[in-house]
Amino acid sequence: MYAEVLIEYPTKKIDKYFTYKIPDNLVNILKPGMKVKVPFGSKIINGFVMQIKDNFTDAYELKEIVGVVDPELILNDELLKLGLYLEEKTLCPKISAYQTMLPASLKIKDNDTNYTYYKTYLTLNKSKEEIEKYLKTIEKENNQTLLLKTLLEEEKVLKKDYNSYTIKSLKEKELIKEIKEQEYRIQKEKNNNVIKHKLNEEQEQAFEEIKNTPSFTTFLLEGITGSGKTEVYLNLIEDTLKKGKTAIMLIPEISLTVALVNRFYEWFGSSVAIFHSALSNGEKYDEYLKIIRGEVSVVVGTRSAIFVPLKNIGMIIIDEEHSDTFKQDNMPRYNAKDIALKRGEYHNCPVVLGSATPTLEVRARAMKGVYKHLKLTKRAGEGTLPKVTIVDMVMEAKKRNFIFSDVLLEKLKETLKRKEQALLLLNRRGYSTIINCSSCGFTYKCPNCDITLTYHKSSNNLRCHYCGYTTSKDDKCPNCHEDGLNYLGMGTEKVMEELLKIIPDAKVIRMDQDTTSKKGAHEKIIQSFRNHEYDILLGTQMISKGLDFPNVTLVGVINADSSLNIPDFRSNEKTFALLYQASGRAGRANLKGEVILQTYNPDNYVLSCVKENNFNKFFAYEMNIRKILKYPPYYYLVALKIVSKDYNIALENATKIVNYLKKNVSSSSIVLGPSTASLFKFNNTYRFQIVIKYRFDDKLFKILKYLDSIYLNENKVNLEIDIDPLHI
DNA sequence: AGGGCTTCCCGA
DNA sequence: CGGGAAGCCCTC
Repeated sequence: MYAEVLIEYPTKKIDKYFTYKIPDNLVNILKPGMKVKVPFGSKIINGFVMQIKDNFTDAYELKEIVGVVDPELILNDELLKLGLYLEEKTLCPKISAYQTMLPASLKIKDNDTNYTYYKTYLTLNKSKEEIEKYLKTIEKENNQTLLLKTLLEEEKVLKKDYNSYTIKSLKEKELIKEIKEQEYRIQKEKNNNVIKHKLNEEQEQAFEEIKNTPSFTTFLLEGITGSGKTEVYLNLIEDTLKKGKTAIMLIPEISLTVALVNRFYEWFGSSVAIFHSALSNGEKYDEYLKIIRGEVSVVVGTRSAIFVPLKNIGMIIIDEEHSDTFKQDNMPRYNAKDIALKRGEYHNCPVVLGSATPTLEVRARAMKGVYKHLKLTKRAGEGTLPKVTIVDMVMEAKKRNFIFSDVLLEKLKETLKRKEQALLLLNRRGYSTIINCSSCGFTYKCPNCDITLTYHKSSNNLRCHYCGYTTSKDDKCPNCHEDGLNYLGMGTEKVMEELLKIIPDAKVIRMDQDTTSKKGAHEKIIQSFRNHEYDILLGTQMISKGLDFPNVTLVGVINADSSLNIPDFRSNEKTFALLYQASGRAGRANLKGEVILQTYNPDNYVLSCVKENNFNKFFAYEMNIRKILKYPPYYYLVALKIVSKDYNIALENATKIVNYLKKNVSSSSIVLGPSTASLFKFNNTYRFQIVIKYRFDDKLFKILKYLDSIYLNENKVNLEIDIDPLHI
């Protein structure tokens, strides 16, 4: 018997089947999808068995498979096929497709790290009668007799609860022995008294419609912030389990959604497995085993959880569908939404995309009837939508108000006086984003990238937010040695400092990448804010999504146009979603909410749509722009990045590729470029970009594959192809 | 990917 | 002619 094996080096160059002989002892064990160890060149390396066949005709001699890595870790038939779809769709090596399907911890490992977690128990080594007989011979009660008596009552006890000397002597007398049992690191119980809110009319309608759809159908569940989408999801999943099927729910970032995960545990207890980046390797391994062993029927997780090997899937839900975390920005550049649809089709089950601010692509398909459009237009419970005020910072700047407008400060003070809480959003971390010298014009820049360094006051250093370069700051200008350094461009640190100068008794907590790098820090900040240990939560966009604080009545956005000015076709959409979501944090319970948006573009259309809480209006406006400019959803996009350490080589190749594309793509497609990519110089490499816009082009993928194969063999220049990019 | 083999360039 | 770096090719 022979096996076709994919070698676990994620390179296109060796992304093909290698044939190995199956040794006799593995003939009955080996199955496609299994991870094996094989000799490859001079090394023993991991690989995936793709096919098994019983004859082999070529002349060369074959090596034998060494062994199976973990007989439980198997990619099933559906996933093996899905890998080929991923390859086709994203032009990635097959092996990287399969690698992403397994938890990150289980990739190439030379040492045989064993993630199985055991607990050691003590149990009797002799019959109860013999032990009782032995006990009678002992006159005085001691630790040893106590342990033996306990073991007569209970079958086993945890070793760590007992004194090691006691254990040792009992073991020497051969009265007890140790046994090891595998345990899961995460174990949660269902709460039988969980509060299940009664669905309102709209929620009920959406629930019924999806529930009664027995086949593959995609739904857009468009519900305003606070309309209770989660409640609908929980009910849908409960119903799916009742039908004897399983469910996957994807969420953007789990770190912010601890409350949500806890609700899943309350409803479904040990039937839930979770997946996200904050889990340890061991935890991921355990959660994966639970799924493979068929012990769980609900999986909640971030992007890669879309690949979990659940069988008999009856429901796939993607919450916050508009979030760009569902697309992976390195190889393989897949979008979990595409995979969800593919799996929905395979299992013939509903796929639900939920959002308050859906992407234009999804919204457009829903309006055309390709997806079924369900709407939740009312806040569940007592909450009402907040009042939004736009503040013109041009006018404020004349009053020397550069960070806080009079209105925002006034509202903040009022909120604190009423013993309520506020969120302040500023989409930039650090203290100052530009430092320049007023006497010579010098500006601190990253030596590896083409951006200015951000000053972090708490750690007193300068950092590049792209490549992580860190350096110390000088007291005087390093160029002219004058005392002229200016701190321009504010970040969260500076805003915090200024805020405390103006309202000294406010209790403010900051939440951004810098204050949340430690495990569990997110949760801690959120919990202490919820407990009202702080009045104001100041943070970057990580505070804008999903959080639900009943006592928050004011949301202030310090610089509402920061994301409008990014040169990307999706910047309006991003801005609308961010501001709309942030606004949605106010007034979620019975208290009335208010939102202040500070901007230098008070007449901007996007902002007025946010003010009116009018997604429809924004959608119509933005669709028109996309149509005129030939962007999605009217055209599909492909972005090619040409990357090299050498500026000229990058440019030459980019020009060559553009010429080739223009000659070969269909006449209805548009080739743009080469232009400098958004991060032109990053980590000392230069990046040019080519964009293809197309509607129908049956030749395009063949052309892309061809280019991809040519650039495999280039080592001075790299070609990265991103199909359906989120940003260009 | 990584190891081994070939090629090619420059100094003596 | 030799060494060393750079390029090329193979791995079942």
